Amino acid sequence: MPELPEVETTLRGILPHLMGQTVLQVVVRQPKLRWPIPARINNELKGQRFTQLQRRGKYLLLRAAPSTVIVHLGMSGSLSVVPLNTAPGTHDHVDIVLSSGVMLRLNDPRRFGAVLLTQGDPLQHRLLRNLGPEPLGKDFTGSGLYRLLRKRSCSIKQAIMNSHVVVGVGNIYASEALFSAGIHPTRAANRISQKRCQLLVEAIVEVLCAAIKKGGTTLRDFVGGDGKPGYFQNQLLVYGRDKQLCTRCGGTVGLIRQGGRASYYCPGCQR
DNA sequence: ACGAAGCCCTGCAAGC
DNA sequence: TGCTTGCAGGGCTTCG
Repeated sequence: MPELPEVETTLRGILPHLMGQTVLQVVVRQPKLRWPIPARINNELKGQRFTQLQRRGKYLLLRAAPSTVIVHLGMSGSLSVVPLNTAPGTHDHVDIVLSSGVMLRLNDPRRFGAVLLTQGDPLQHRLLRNLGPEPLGKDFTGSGLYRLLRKRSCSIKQAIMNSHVVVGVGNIYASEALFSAGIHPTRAANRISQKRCQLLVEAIVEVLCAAIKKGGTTLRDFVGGDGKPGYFQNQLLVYGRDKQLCTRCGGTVGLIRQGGRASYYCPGCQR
């Protein structure tokens, strides 16, 4: 399940292989992802050179002016850089063939991911322009989060997983950050003090940074752009640990469902 | 403007 | 053992 740390890991893995390289060809074997891959992608990218790669939330933006490729990994997608003659396997939906003799390959079993094209400023794309602040940027502050949460009556867990509140926090890191901040996942977002919002911001930043350092979390089959799995799953304190002992208080980690998603928490440590 | 539900898809697990 | 059925999950979209 790629969340922000996994997308960042992917970006860092593929960046040195893509920068400055020219696209020879784009091969699409399965265009039916979250949205159809634009049929014009080969014509539009052929001969263009990758000049800038960045991440916005969980979106990867691969700039090859005048176009930018927008990639979202959904919940099962991964990108890898492979030699030209590598035979495609199951769910290898797209290859972007580069002049350097390698290709960028998208694998996505569940096809919840997306490959889109946009012109001009990619941050103004319909899917990107209304996103909330980057959690690792200077705009993500306790006071800012507090202000946003004033008008939200949903649970804090669902609030921080909402990309209009803050981007990149998915199910795993939401549980981990709330545990770290001592906040119960069902607490109403508008019933959290500014002080605790500050704690939560710090917890989110901390858990995301720690996960990036470990190369992300590999639960099923995530691999970064360099083909290596992440190791943060070994440091998860509550996620996936229901019925096990809380590492902090010795109580029992609980599991509940919120909006169809599993939430792990410690009833003793989180209020 | 917000919240809840629906939908896309496959792999895996449980049940028969 | 093998088939069927159910369900999770990110997040956009639709509906209320």
